[in-house]
Amino acid sequence: MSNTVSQSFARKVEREGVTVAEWVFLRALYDGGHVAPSQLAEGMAMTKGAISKLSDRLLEKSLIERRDNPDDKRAHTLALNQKGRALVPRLAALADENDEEFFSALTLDERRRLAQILRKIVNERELTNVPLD
Amino acid sequence: MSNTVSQSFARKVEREGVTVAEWVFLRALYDGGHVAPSQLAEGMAMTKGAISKLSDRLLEKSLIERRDNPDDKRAHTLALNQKGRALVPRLAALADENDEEFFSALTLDERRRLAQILRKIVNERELTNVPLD
DNA sequence: TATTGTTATACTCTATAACTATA
DNA sequence: TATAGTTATAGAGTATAACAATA
Repeated sequence: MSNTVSQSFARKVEREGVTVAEWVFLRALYDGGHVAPSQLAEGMAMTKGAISKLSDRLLEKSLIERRDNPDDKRAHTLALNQKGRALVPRLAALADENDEEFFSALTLDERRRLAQILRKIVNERELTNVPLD
Repeated sequence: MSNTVSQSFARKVEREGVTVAEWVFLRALYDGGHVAPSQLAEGMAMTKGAISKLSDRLLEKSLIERRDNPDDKRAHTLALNQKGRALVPRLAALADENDEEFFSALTLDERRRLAQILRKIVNERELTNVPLD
């Protein structure tokens, strides 16, 4: 089922010219302001190489901008540009629309219960899976 | 969350030398006996090309066998061989193990409720999404 | 030396479309 | 012509590992 939901979402964001992975990336920047690639890699649980490739594509699509770090010439930060900042809410709306498409079958009570159950699993995970650092 | 669950499963089946896509393929054959690639494509909602590539890999791994159709020289069927038939239950056990790892946080009642809620969404979908044929 | 990022390489997943052999 | 499968091509997603520049 989750595959169906996410494929449906993929088709929707594709119409806005981005992939799901790119959406996740943009979403992370929307919260973060100027963020170093290494931070993104950690936050998104991906390798530096993967982040590098993704950011290349988003730079090409003119959705993000990079800024050099004057204190450390190896480093730089990434942030949404105007176009990217404008896009994120549109993509978020598509996410809501997609959720609605599937979860509208449920009553409010069922939705609440579902969220509660899933949250319980996530919480349990966080306790069990002690970070490896 | 579903990504986490499925990545965890991916790591498990990888230890048995197969990918998740291959597991799905093998699972489909476990039910089906000798099946034509075109049937698999339809059943798994994939293109013929994708099925062809996957079956190539599974043939190389000696998990399935193909049999020519004497009545139609274009056609053939695919089936699990002995090794493949032996593997499927092991993979199914890994799937159970994986589920347990995540859903053991829930009480029996919560699991039942979760299943019920998800089933409701799926049922609704089946009504909404009339097949395109 | 250690760290930040990039690049090279590789593999899976999957699609589309052209193609071959047969029907 | 139509159908069953294969193959060619392509792009996303992601990893590992080697590398360059800088600290």
